[in-house]
Amino acid sequence: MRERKKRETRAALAEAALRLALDKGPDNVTVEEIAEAADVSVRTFFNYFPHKEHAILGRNPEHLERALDRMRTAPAAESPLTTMWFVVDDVLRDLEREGELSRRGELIMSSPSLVYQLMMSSFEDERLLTAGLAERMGEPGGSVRAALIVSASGAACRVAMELHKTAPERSVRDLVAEGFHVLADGLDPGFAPTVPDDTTTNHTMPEEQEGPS
Amino acid sequence: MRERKKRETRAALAEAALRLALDKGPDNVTVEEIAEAADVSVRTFFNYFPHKEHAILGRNPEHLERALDRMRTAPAAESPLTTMWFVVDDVLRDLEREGELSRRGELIMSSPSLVYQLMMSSFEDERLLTAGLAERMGEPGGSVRAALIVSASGAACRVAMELHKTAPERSVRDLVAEGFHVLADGLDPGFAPTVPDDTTTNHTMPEEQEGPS
DNA sequence: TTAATAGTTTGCAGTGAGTGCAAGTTTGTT
DNA sequence: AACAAACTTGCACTCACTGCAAACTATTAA
Repeated sequence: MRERKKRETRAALAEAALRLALDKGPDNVTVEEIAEAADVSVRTFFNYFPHKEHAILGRNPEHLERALDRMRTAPAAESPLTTMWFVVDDVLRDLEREGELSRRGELIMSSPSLVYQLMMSSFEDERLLTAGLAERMGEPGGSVRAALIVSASGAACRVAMELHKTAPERSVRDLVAEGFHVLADGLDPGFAPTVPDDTTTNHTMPEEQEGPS
Repeated sequence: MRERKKRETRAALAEAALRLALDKGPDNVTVEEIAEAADVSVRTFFNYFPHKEHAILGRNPEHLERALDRMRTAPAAESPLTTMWFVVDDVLRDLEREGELSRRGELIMSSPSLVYQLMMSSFEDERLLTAGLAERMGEPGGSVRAALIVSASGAACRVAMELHKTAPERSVRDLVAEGFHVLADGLDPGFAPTVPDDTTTNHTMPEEQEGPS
């Protein structure tokens, strides 16, 4: 079966990439090494992954399908963030089962370029999930709330991975759960921006000379 | 004066990078072209900017400093998300101002990837912001809430950029503000995960999306 | 003015990512 | 067995980026 072979090759590459990245640090691994470790040519590597980082992230395209499915088949009464929780929880359970969560998670969070890639590749997923969620919620496509629920859920995941690094006694899933509760209840009941549109605020610090940023 | 010459060269490179990026699209510019346009060698370009994008963005290293400063000098009574709002608002005002005044701002605002790069480099070290905020809040370093406030603020920004693309009549700053309010008040009052810790749940399928896949 | 010196620029050589192409190999089908 | 589709691979190429050492230039001391 071709499908099977492709999946095997993909897995072998992802596995090799992860192992080598853990060994030598994500920036000291070359595609050549990864390809060699997986017994394929460098060129073939790039048939599977557009970037080196994608291989280390080891994202499985099927998972998004299942996520969208879970969202579509969720009970009508389920609140939107609750739905997102189950979607995320499914991932976490899967990763925990494979025992790869902390290995890979820690690695990712330790490397800015990996975090960047993770976010980048999450964006497309987030867009689809947002669309699905907005539909479920009966809100217009441009709903800030729907988009925020998805996007902030991703943020909660990243935060959890980050904190898990320094507090390994708390499981990632536990930390994510806490994050979801905080998000659900409100980040800050005291939020009160007194828009300093013109004057009298000491926060109107001047600006820079070079371009933006 | 050497200082002056360095600043001139830097400006020339940034300017050339911007002009070429506007002309040919940010992805179709080579460092060689930029260097040539600024009358320096390619090698010299890399003495000034670590990456091509930095030149296009004309990134100012002071930005993070300013953000942290704003955070440190915030009134004690200011709630944490409010503080984040002012920090973010500061950046957005820059962009809006530059967007009006300079071609660079326009280019950045027109290109999601550049906007994202900009936000990322502005928040280069989210950990610093998180640490600063946690300290302000008198919470331990591993505070989920502090980390989430910073991280979710970033999410709100990205959501705003994204929505602004399809709904240009709403300003990015306006959309970000709405996002902050949603985050402050709570994403979902109905959040109620019926923790399926052991059995019988039909939602226990592995899955993917945000987490490291 | 001249000579030492410290800061800058540059060429060069090299690594490594990533792409397009065309030829070769495997796998599935008739 | 013959054929086509899918997959792999080598090759040649562009480009980003780095380290090194030579060359250049402004600054300072004598």
